[in-house]
Amino acid sequence: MKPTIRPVKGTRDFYPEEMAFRTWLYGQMKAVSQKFGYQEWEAPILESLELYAAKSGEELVKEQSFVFADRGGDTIALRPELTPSLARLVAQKQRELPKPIRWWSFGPFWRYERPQKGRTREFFQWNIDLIGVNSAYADAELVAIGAEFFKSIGLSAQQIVVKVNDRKLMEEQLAQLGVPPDQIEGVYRLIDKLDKLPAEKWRAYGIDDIGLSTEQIDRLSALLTNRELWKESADLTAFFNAIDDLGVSDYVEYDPSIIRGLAYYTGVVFEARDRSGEFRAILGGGRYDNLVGDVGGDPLGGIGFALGDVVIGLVLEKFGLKPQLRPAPADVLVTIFDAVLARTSAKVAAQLRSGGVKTELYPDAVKLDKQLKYANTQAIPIAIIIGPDEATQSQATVRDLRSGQQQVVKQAELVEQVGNWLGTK
RNA sequence: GUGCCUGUAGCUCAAUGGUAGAGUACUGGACUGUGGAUCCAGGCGUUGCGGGUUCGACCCCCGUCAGGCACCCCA
Repeated sequence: MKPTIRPVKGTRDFYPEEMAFRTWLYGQMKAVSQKFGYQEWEAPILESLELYAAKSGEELVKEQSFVFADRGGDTIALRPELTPSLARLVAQKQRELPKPIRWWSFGPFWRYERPQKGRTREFFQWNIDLIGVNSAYADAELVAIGAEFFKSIGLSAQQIVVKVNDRKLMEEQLAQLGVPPDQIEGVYRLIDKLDKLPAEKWRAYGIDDIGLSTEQIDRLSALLTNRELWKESADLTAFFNAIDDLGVSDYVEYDPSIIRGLAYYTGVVFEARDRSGEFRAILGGGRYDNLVGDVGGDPLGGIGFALGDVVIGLVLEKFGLKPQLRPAPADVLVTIFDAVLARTSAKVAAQLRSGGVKTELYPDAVKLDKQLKYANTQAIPIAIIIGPDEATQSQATVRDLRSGQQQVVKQAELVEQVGNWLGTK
């Protein structure tokens, strides 16, 4: 093995093929965001560590952030998530921003942890948020956007499900079980582990580590399998009606075991998974009603979710839905027959570009079969050949590499002819 | 931070302790004005690195580095 410098642990190199997928993903996210009227925005990748100290989970800040001191001695973090930045931007212009605020963003994030399947240290995330409104339609809209996104990239409701719960409902239910407020966070952790631990271990964890009584854990256990629990919540009832109205109810289910890890969620929480449960959560989100206030603004609530590029890539691959993308943007390769005719080919290439055709000029007068082979590996659909026969009559051979058909046309008509070939296939 | 697994050709992987191979990719040719298919030819390795055991190590042992997976945690 050559002594090459390795990429930083947990990062990925985006060769043109991978970059084409990322760009495609971005395009799908943009399309769905705009369909719902959301505006694109972006925050700095560097933020003060204290921005996260306010509200994100303890572990996230202390153990999982890339943190460094800049040359002036300030403590800077590579952003591990976007929502605190969002709260900061909103708080800064809170009075002048027209409500409701509908914003979306796509960019890189970093977490310092051990990479494994579906998890890297650098990842890209779509964030989309609706701020300034607390209503069933606001909550349902975000879930609907997620569902519309899945639909748009070919993932059906048989393959993907968005599971929804409400922390307010859970708080009430836990209070009825006699769980004191300071124990709720621990019980949330316990709930989060429900499908990760075997039943016996889960019980033991709840009793020994969280401090529940056997009666409490039995009742909690019953609670977490009660798929009708949402009917006891007026908010969730209105939410599911709104989901119905928005036409995405086939993607959405109630699940009392959905809690999500972040400390700042205050109401509806949701996550999307593949129905077989093979992968980690594809997206996760919820309502946060205190966040803007926590960074110094007036209390203003919002709801949003984040969807990363890694897991969705794995899911699309599994279902055979990852698009076959062509990294080469050119539609035409102009070959060079020999050194003498190189100038003719170069002029033809320039002419095609003036006509708006994405054109590559082969940069060397090598054997024709090599040039065509190159076009083939790049999946460039059309090759143009100008040999002595064509040149003497100001003509060019247009070869369609998809069908193998070819035709001799006048050079002056190339733009039009190529347009026809591209359009009819 | 904890545990398990894996490091062999550019890539994917073989090789009862007896001098290291295949597919694919690449290059050239069959086909000197035409790609994909087929056939032929060609090069390739300090077996991650360092020690040890052995007459002999890709193989066994120790260390080390790297990667993967799971736990932890999850935006």
